[in-house]
Amino acid sequence: MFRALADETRRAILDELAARDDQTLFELCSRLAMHRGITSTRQAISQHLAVLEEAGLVVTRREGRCKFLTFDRQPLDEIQRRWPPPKETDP
Amino acid sequence: MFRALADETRRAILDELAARDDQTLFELCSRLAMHRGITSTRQAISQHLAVLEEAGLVVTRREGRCKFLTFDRQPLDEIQRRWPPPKETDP
DNA sequence: ACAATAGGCAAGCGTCTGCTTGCATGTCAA
DNA sequence: TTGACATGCAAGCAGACGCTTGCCTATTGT
Repeated sequence: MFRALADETRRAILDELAARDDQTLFELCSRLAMHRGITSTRQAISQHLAVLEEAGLVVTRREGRCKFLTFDRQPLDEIQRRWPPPKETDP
Repeated sequence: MFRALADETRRAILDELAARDDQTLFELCSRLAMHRGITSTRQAISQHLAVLEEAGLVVTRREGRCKFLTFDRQPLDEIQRRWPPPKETDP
């Protein structure tokens, strides 16, 4: 999951899905091109989505020939759980 | 910074510094070996620390020939700021 | 001064990653 | 059915990454 966040394009994908959930791959590709000038191929985006999905950050819903993508923030909680703010030991 | 978190050894370094701040490089190396079985060279750890320091996750304090390391959690806040929990739009 | 200690610099190497290209699969509309 | 559309699979390649090795600098103790 940390590895999934390590790539700027993947973070941009999450940004885009955070702004508008339930996009298809084509929608996402064109929005990435419009808003962020990401000119990668559809396959490249698809591979990024596979990484994000494996990390649990993106959830997919199949509907006919379309695949709808949703951003799931839950895996991010691990970060706060792993390195919580330091305990104040001065009362 | 996201890239800095992408490596398991670097995350282990943060864990170790979270448990005990103000370690030197040698201290850190032996603790990593003890607690986590990380057998990498001192140079390898040093390179990891350079990445973590550039990401702002580790702050160093020079004192004589020793370099003391401290974990700074502040950069992690960007994650919550970038992808905050979705607004509840149903009152 | 001299040796030991704590750390730094840089080159080299195997592996992983992100991307492209080309083709295959499955679905909808006429 | 046939063609257009949305997506999947896989090989290949250039560059990045993590690690080791070898040598260098600076500080401390005797």
